[in-house]
Amino acid sequence: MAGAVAGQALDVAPRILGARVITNVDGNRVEIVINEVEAYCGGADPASHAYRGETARNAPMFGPLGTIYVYRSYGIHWCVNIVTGEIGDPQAVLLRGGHVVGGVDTVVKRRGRSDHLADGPGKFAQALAIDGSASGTMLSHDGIALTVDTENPPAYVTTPRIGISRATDRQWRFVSAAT
DNA sequence: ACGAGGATGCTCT
DNA sequence: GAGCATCCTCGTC
Repeated sequence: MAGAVAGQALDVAPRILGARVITNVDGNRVEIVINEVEAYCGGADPASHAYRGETARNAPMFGPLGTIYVYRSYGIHWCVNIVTGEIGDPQAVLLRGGHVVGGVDTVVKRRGRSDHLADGPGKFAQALAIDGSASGTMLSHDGIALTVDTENPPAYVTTPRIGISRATDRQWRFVSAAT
């Protein structure tokens, strides 16, 4: 699974579109098809958490391919990244949003509402019940699973990344073209 | 549909 | 002590 998405974040990000993320918490399975991601390109990217080098928070980004990096956003939300580079090269793809295709009832309960279930990074993490305890762990079959469909690469559009204040000119956000 | 404003906590300067 | 890789609510149009 993870081997199919090795490389620079910029190359990997569009290939994660259409992939499925599956978690199973307390017997409640949730499955989401990813339709929005952003690439963060380590030392070459002023907007990356890893731009200024390794710290306690961003250490997972320097880990191997398939490492999960979760950080707290604005004191409230959790945001999920997948590390895509080699050890020491902090390439990562932020999972920003998706469409819930399994465990809708569970997600509605977790989110406390029945619309906008996973159309944003904080909502996405909450829908899958991913929090800081997952940061530094690996993608795995019985934990947080990522399944990439290499047969059907989706059409997508690119835009500047959302919510950042540096490197705003780079079109490093990837959104699936169709729903 | 869209925009302003507040909540909230952790990291790094 | 500033600055966030955000979300929700409530106000307008």
